[in-house]
This record gives sequence, structure tokens and C-alpha cells, in this order.
Amino acid sequence: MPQTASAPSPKPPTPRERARARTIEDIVRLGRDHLAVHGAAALSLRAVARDLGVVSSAVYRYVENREELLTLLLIDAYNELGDEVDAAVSALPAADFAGRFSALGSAVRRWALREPARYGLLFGSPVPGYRAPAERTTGPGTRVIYALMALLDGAYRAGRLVDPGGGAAVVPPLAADLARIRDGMGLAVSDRLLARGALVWTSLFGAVSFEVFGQYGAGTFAAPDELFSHHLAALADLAGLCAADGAGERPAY
Amino acid sequence: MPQTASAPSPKPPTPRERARARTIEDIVRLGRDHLAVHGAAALSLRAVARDLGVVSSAVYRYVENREELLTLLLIDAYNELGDEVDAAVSALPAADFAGRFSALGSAVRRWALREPARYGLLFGSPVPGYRAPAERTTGPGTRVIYALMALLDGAYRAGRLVDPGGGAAVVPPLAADLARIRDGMGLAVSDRLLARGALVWTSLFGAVSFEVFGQYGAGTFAAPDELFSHHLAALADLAGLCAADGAGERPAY
DNA sequence: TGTACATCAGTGAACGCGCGTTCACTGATGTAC
DNA sequence: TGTACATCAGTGAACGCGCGTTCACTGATGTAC
Repeated sequence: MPQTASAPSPKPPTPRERARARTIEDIVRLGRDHLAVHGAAALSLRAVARDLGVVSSAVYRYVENREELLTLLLIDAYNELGDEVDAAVSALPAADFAGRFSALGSAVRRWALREPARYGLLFGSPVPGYRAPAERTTGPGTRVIYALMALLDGAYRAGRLVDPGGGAAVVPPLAADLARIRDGMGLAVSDRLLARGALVWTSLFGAVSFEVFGQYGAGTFAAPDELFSHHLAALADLAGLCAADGAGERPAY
Repeated sequence: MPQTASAPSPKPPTPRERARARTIEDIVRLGRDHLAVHGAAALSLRAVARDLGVVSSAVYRYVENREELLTLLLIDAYNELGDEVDAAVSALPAADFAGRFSALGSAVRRWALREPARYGLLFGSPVPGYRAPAERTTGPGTRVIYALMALLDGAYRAGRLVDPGGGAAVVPPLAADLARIRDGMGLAVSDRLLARGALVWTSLFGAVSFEVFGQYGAGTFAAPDELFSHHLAALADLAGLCAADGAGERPAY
């Protein structure tokens, strides 16, 4: 979890500071476990305190309240997902756009299947009564879509993202939204391809959510890996990514 | 909510039976409201009893326990969604496949935006500690996918669903799953088109979930209707539906 | 190096709250003869 | 039509539980002179 510190203290941390940091890490880790078993809505400071071997009021030394712990867990999960996606993508040559796309999708799915409760916290129904503080969570929360867009934009600039045709024209109000996004992210892709990218993004998470949340009936798909692989290939097509061109095999998850 | 009763009692219901049925309806309705405000994890029999104006133990006359109420709410929500989708689809001529597809997607989205908490119960993170009884929920729970598949299969039989090419071949383990599904649902569509249909299904719910659960950053899309409309057109393409052919305009949501 | 003080981690009791579920009960509504 | 009985709806008290959060406190760890 490389957390780019804002570095306000040039001095090395004192033993006390290090102990404190470790305890906060422990709290987040225990909260993670608790989340996995009982779900976000049932996340309880008292339970975390119990697991930490400490009286319930003690955790208030480290965490302002329950909301704060939820926020920490949210950021932690977003960053772990972001790190794994980044690692998977950059393990392939920059020019292998199709391979990188597949790696991105597979990394999301792999993390989601390994961490279903944390995935649910990020992409499932909102936790009742909790609103994530945008100023702290949007950064980590946008890492995957940034990675995807960077990938597609790179392919576009390399002439390897072609409008597949079909679909509908982009109407003006939508074009305005897309222009704002393109400027904000410094992209070059066309409106139509940008819209396709957004659809591919939501579709990827739709496929993952159905699998993780058990929306496919039990036993409907005995070969979920192959299903997802097939979906990824179709989504690459939908995005406009040109098919494999010798730059590397797509790793089937 | 036309609930095809299993009709074991030929006699008309006694006043007592009618009062009882009305009370159960009230309980489900109040549970629905409670769900909307506090989320599924916080659904409470005591709260429902309070709203019903009755002492907490009284609801146990009507509902075995909390799980049972959740199941009732699940079935109720699935059926309302299914009814609205069926109504929207059958409002258009059977031969207007593209129009019906668009109507189906728009109906799902409309219901989800109107009933975010119930949508979350059906398609969000699973409620911790609760497992839906398959024998009671799979029927209502599969109405949308059945409607979608019936639509696509109808288009296929009419020669109006064409494989768009691209993507990948269907590998044997996946083909086995698809064959089972095709037989189970009495379909005719090819493997590739069936797989596309499944992707379109998950993608539709992915797009709706992102919007309902607020995954798009606040203010990212000022024109969500147009975005969804655009996505629907792209998904129709992905499914292999031939473009509009005079059979009717697509109703933009 | 030693002492006085400040900081901090953790304790334990308490506040008020809501929950699911059980149980013996009171009355009212229906049914059988 | 009238009476005796069974069924059912709803009551009220209780069980044991967990929760978030506050507060005055004890000791240990650090810091300043």
C-alpha cells in the first residue's frame, strides 16, 4: 500500500509515532476482517476493539468514530484494487493494448473474487447512513477508470482504437459531458469512443458484480473463468480495440 | 401484482382471511418503506410493528421471522420489476425487436431509479447473514433475463439477430454451459449470440447500478438520460440486433 | 544525569438505545351442534 | 336462534444481546530544564 505521504514532518518518526501507526494499521486490518464476515452495515468499533484486545473506548484514540473507520476501509480497499490493477497492466508492454485491457479486467475480477465484502463496500449498495467524504475518496476511487482511460487513449493515439460503427450518434448534452471529461483527464479520444469506454467500464463491473454477488443462479455457469474471458474479448471489441497483433497473447484468467 | 395463485381453496375467502391478507400486505408495504430509508441490513421487525401500530410480538402472527420478511420483500420487488418490464416490452409490436430491447432496458433503469433501495436489495451486495430461499425466489428473480432472452431468441428466429463478428470463439467448457441454458430455456440462438446476450444482460445492470449507486462521480454526467440511451444503442449492437427498420422508433427514455 | 512536568495509551463504568424472539395472557371473532 | 367451544389477533413483560459514545481516571512514556 504505497501511500504517497504528504510529507509535512521531515524528522524520522518517534517510537511512539511508529507504534501509533502500527495500531492504526491493525485497526484497519481487523476492520477488514470484520467487514468480510459481517458486512459493512454491521461494522462495529466494539468488535474491532475486542479483536484488538483492548477496551472499546480505546479505539477512539485512533479513530474519530465509526464513519472514520469506514472511510479508512474504503480508501484502503480502493488503493489495494488500484495497486493490483496497475501492477497487472504494467506487467505487459505498453504497446500491447489488447493484452493490457485484458489484464486490467482480469485484475479487477481477481481482486473482487478474493475480497467480495470489500468489493461490495466499493461497488455494491451504499452503506445506509454513510456518505463517503469526496475529498478523501475520489482520488483512490478513480484509479481504475483512470487506468482504463489512459489505456484506451494510448491506443487511440497509436491509431489502434477504431470506431466500430453502429450504435447511435452522440447527442449534444452528452457531448458536453464527454468534452468536460476529456479535458479533465487530458484525453484525445473521440466522443463516440469515449462513450464506448464508459460503457465498457460499467459493463466490466457489471459482469464482475453479477459473479461476486451471485446473481447468476447457482450452477448456471460451471465455467465462470471462460465466461469472463469471453466477455472481456467482446468488451475489447466494443471499446474499439483492434484484435491481437502479435504484441502478445491475452492472458486468459 | 398479478400473483398466479396456486388456487388450493375454491371457497371465497372469509372476512378473517381477507383481513389477514390485508395485514400481510401492510407489513410488506411498511417493510418496503423501512427498507428505502434504512437499507436492508437494518430492516427491523420492531420498526415495522411500530409503523403498523401494533406491539412488536404481534407481527409474528403474520411473519415467521426477519428472514421471512426479507424474502417477502425480495419476491415483491422482483415481481414489481418483472411486471413493469413485461408491460414496457409488450407495449410495442412483437416484431420491433430493437424497440422492445430499448423498452426493456429503460424499464429496468426507471424502476431502479425510482426504487433505489429495493434495487439494491436485488442487485447490490448480499445482505449479510441472509440467504434467499432459491425455491421461492428464482422464479420471480429470473423474469428479466427470461424476457431479454425471449426477445433476443425471437429476433434470432426472425433472422434479425446477426452475429456481429469480432470477440473470441466459444471454448468447449463455456459451450457446455450455454447448451444447458439454451435447452433449459427452449432457445434457438447460437452459442456466440447467447454469450453476447448474457454480456448485454450484465452490462445493462452494470450501467444501471453505477448510476443508482452513485459510482459516477457527482456531477460527472449532467445528462444521464442521454448517456443511458447511448449505452442502450451500443448494447443493442453488441447483442447483434439489427438497427431500426421502420418497425418503430426507439423510445428515448 | 536528574528531576518536574506534559503527553499520551488504555481502563472501567456508565448513558441510552434498539434489536429478535418467547411466553402466558386477554378478548374478540368465528363455528358446530 | 342460542349456547359451548375453538380459533385467532393482539398485549405486555421479559430474556439476553450488541451497539456508539462520553468521561473521569491511572500509569507509562516522553520532554525540558
